[in-house]
Amino acid sequence: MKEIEVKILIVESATKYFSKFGFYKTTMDEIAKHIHKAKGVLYYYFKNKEELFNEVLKQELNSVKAELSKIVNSETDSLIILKEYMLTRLKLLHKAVNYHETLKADFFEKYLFVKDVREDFAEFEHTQITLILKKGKKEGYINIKNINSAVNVIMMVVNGIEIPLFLQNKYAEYENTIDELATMIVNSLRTQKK
Amino acid sequence: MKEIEVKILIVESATKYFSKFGFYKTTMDEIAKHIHKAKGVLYYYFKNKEELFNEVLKQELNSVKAELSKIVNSETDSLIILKEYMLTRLKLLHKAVNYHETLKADFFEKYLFVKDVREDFAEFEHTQITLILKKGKKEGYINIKNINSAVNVIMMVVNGIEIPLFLQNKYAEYENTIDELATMIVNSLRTQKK
DNA sequence: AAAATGACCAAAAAACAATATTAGTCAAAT
DNA sequence: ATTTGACTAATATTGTTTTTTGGTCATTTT
Repeated sequence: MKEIEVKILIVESATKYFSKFGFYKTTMDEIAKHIHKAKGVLYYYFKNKEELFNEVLKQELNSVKAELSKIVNSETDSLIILKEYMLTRLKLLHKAVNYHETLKADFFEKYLFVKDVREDFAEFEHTQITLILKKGKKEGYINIKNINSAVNVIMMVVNGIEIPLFLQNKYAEYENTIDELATMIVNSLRTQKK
Repeated sequence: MKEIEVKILIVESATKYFSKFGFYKTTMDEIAKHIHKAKGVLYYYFKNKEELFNEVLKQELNSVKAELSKIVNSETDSLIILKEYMLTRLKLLHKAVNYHETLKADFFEKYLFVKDVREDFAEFEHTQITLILKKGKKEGYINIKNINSAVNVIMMVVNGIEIPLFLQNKYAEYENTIDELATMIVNSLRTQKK
């Protein structure tokens, strides 16, 4: 059995348990047992439990990033891309249960160790949304003075509603409203002259 | 000493302690001691601690309502009113510390008893924002098909950012972005034709 | 050498018991 | 009609013991 394969098995097992029970109710022992290994081997591949969780989280967010990148780089006009981006973002993050747990980091200090992965994701999104708006401006679909302000507003709004949506399970209830929100944001950026 | 006065004193004292220490870390005894009364008298005027807190909360929100009503009924065009409404709402609620505590009701079941007061406030806001948009539509400043959808979006957004803003103390950090958010929402409703 | 083990330890969590606070009651006093 | 304060039951806190679990490491296996 080659090293790389075991590492993958560990992350798979960890993903399974962290997704189901969360960080604190998952034990290193059960992650190891599930792949018929001794607990010690986890520490051969990962420094500690927190680092293993971060790896799981990173992979979860990487697949979200990949999907979002596809949208950003698609050949459509920017306003459609922006709307698609916002809706897909929320749809994908809705299913990213380990990401949900990291939202608690804003309340409880015991989750501080996910800071880096979260910041990385926020930075990624800032870049992507900036790209969309810049392209839209260049192509004439979007008419705004300050792109960065608009990006900040969009990020504040989509981040702001995450807690009600994901931690309070109001995603289904809000689904229609989210669509309308996306439409409104897009309309506010749209070039006015006909 | 007349009944009504003592009741007022109780609420004043309760406001002081609830605002400073929150619901659970305030004791009925200290509320009573502060006005040199026996604890029992609180139960002559209020059924229990929860009802007393709800009274404090109600008064806090009543003064917010009063300010917001002034804005809604002012003689300006509706888009300016809407922006003013959103900004003032957040500014006033930022200072409403007992309201902040009720936001925890979405996370912790032990706060369920504030449900009625919160729902009442939400209903009030729904009515007010509807009024603003209807007036704007009538006067021609606003051009939207479905007023109710727009109201829902606005409420979702302003409610959604409450937790980051008030419980995570990011009000100062977000202040500018909030202003830009209000501008964007207003712009998305503005009648397009010149 | 690289990978894996499992006994081991310290620290954290859970369980339990003992103690202290506090919400709420009520008969009596004002 | 209002207020008191002793009382109680329930809840919270504190201290103690037991169990669980994250992490280490000398040893073994591949």
